Amino acid sequence: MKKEPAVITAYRNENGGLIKDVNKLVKSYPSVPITVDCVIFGFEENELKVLLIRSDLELYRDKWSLLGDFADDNEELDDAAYRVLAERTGMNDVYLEQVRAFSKPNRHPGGRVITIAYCSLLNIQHHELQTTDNELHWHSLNSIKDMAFDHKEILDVCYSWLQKRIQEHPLGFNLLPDKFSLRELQNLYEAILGVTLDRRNFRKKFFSMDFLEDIGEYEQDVPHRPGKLYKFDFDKYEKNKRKWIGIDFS
Amino acid sequence: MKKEPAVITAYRNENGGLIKDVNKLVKSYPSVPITVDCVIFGFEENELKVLLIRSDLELYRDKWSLLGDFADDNEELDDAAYRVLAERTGMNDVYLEQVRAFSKPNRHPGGRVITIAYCSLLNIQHHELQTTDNELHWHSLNSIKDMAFDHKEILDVCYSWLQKRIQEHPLGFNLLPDKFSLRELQNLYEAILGVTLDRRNFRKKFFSMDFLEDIGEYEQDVPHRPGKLYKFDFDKYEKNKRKWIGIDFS
DNA sequence: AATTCAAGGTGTAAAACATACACATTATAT
DNA sequence: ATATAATGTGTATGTTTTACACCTTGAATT
Repeated sequence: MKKEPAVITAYRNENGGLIKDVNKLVKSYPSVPITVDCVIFGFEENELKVLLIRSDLELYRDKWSLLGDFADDNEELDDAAYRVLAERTGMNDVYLEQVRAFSKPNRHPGGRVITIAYCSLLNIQHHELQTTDNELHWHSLNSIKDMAFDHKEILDVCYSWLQKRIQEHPLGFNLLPDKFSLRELQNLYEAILGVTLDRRNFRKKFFSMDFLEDIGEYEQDVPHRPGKLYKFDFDKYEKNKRKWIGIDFS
Repeated sequence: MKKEPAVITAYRNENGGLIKDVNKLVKSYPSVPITVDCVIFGFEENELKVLLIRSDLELYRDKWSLLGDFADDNEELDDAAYRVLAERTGMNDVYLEQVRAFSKPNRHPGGRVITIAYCSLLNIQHHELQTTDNELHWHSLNSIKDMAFDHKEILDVCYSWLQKRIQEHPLGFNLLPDKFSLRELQNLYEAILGVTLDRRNFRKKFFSMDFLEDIGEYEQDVPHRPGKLYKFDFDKYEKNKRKWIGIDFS
């Protein structure tokens, strides 16, 4: 009548069938190497860029790879992803969010490895690559053809994720300097979404959301009339963001 | 100069420092038990319900637990989640989507276990629980106070995920019978979002999206004027869903 | 058969929002 | 002084969302 996995039944005891030795239970589980892979986006010369490295593996010689590492024992996955970022970019205060797990049994040629993909956004100017080992550098998104492992699939998923996400939350600011012009902000959205937007309507939209702080400074060293510079006022955003109910299937 | 994790360096060879023995490499990784946990939602008596089981563990005696299992070797995580669903509910064609990984080092009392949470939606009427072992049954969402492991946190995250998701994609139909009245659909949205909606506007909204198929039947055994029954026309939805650009922070 | 009940079904006016669109301004470079 | 190239702004139109009230229908009750 009872139908329970054998491994669990093995650790049942007299206590109404409850499992007492949880350590033994966990040790009986199959275990899998876990990695984190970071899709690190930057924005430069009006293009979305992604930070890649040459693969370590003979098998993937000359292919590009996301920045990743295995998760240490007792390391939370978010922390592992932050660690990868800090090691490679020297930045600690980076936007980072988990996207999803990739678990095809054959995604790694050396055996089963499950990876958790993270999407990260940072300002290319604000950081120095810690090392350029393995030709770590920035690539235009559309120049990337194939990659090691299933990293192209991961990149595609994370890019789609970003396109959706950037329309719902003010993430884009992480890709820009602290002070930016509205033109830069618009270029960013146009590049990420792959569209062109009306300048007047774009401005109206962002001003109406009322979290751009006019800091009274202007662009410098531009060969034309300099634009005003703004800061993203996070507190104001948090206060004003509206609680939104709107059923809308796209 | 070069800074590489020691384990990787160990498998480098003469080939320009590239790693040849990928199996050995993967075996050198720390590995972790992986589980999937399913938040299985149903809708009954105008309430959102979730399917839970009593915890197996002495430590969590009398606490409720999500349905989960460890991932088998070479089993993709989605498949593991489907397996859990099929074993418990006997249903194979269930809506299922990965939400995210939970990885706090101490989330499992028996040692490190990483879990990938899945959200599942099914129609309570369409299935029979395969077994009622461990008091498997449906709970009103708001009756759930504390749970085993970090399952309350997982449930909360999945519920928020559902609230957002249901406004962007026509998932709700998975919780209803094939044929449903607009009132049932509205009750569903009201229950999940925790709001009341205007009936006329709700109808207008769904009719304008044009994927409800009027099947010419009516509700039966209701103590009042019966409403029309509709089906969700998935093909029509796929054809008509609009490609949508709309920056809107909430 | 008539009445009551309870939900079904519908339309319109006002407000909010999104879109399309053009011209004067200003700093720089020549 | 002039040309250039981008900044900055407003309005009219169409679309979408919201708010809101009455008649219809079938079942249950008298």
